[in-house]
Amino acid sequence: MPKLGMEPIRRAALVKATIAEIGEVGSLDVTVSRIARRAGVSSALAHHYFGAKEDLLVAAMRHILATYGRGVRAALAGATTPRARIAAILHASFAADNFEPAVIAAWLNFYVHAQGNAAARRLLNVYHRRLRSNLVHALRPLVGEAAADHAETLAALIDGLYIRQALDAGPDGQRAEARVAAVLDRMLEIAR
Amino acid sequence: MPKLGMEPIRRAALVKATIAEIGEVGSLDVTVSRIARRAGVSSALAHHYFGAKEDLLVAAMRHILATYGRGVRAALAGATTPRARIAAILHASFAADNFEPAVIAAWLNFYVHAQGNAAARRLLNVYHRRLRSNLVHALRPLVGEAAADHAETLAALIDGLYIRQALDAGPDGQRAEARVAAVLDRMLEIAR
DNA sequence: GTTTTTGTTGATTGACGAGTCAATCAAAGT
DNA sequence: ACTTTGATTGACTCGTCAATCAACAAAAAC
Repeated sequence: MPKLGMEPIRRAALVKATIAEIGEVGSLDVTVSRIARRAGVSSALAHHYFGAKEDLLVAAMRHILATYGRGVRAALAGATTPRARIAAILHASFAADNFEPAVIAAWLNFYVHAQGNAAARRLLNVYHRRLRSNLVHALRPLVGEAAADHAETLAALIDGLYIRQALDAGPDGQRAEARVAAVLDRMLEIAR
Repeated sequence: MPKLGMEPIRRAALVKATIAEIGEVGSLDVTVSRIARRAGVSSALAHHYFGAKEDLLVAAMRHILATYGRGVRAALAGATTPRARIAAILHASFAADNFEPAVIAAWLNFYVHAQGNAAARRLLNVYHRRLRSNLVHALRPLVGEAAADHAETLAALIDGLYIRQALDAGPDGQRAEARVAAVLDRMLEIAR
């Protein structure tokens, strides 16, 4: 039965199962066995491909980050004005992909996990830096010096809205997006 | 050796040790044994007073929430104008007490924990509702209808700044407070 | 046709941790 | 004196789970 070239398929399935499992359990206290079962393989195979459980967790995080990064890049590609660039970042941040309950749960847990895990922290730092850099870049032509400051505020607001969505009632990307946009508009009105 | 009336002392010590331990480990994957050792007692005693580990965790969360609530109430007591009320809430939210690394870590972890635990979720809901209610109440005379909307934005911003502090460089309450105040000022300028 | 490589698992190990229990010690009550 | 009650623990049970291993199946390579 064993066809060749299973590795990428299994890896993808395991990563996907990991995210789903984290979403269901609501924490990183998730067993390799259950992840493997969900992916339709034995727990031994998960270890075969990923080594330690930690590596599987990091791979899942990397996958989520990569998906988000792709989304941002894609949205940014079609934006010409600075204002549109910011809107694109917001839109990508609250896009359906990153907004599925399981993905939100995974994000949230990785945030926490990054506190005690070097690899996770590095990954998250990359995301943080990139988000800030993108925001600063788009804000500079609009508000000059204040760009760095405003960027940090917007980034915090994005994160905060994310978390509230994870806890309170069902996720609502549009509303979160609109909320950040409203704050942004006020920033720009003042700077004008 | 056994004096009477140890219960409240032990409970307090265990709760304190729990928070410290969570802060050190960076997650809720903390053993009862280590908490107990830190509090200078045996793990059996921790179980004797709190039953399950979960109850100990919830007690720690309740303690943090209560401390925060006291801070808000105290700050609110000396505020006369609506604007001062909001400032008081912000000041309490980013006060030194709630801003110690271990406490931040605990907050963060409880946020996640609330996803899968009913008791934790209830506690967090109380905090959320109270924060929102306080903000709405203070905002109403300033912005009328828009109070609910602005309150949610501010609440999210507070949470977001909190998290960033937990991950990025050392906590800086003043700066976080100023950042929210800046957004608030813009809200009020528009409404005026 | 044999060897190597890749895919896969059941069974097992070893560690660790939550929760229980029986027992001990000392103070307070009678 | 003696009995109840609160404080406290070491030792033990029981379950869980990550990680390993030996083994097998099938395709590819030689």
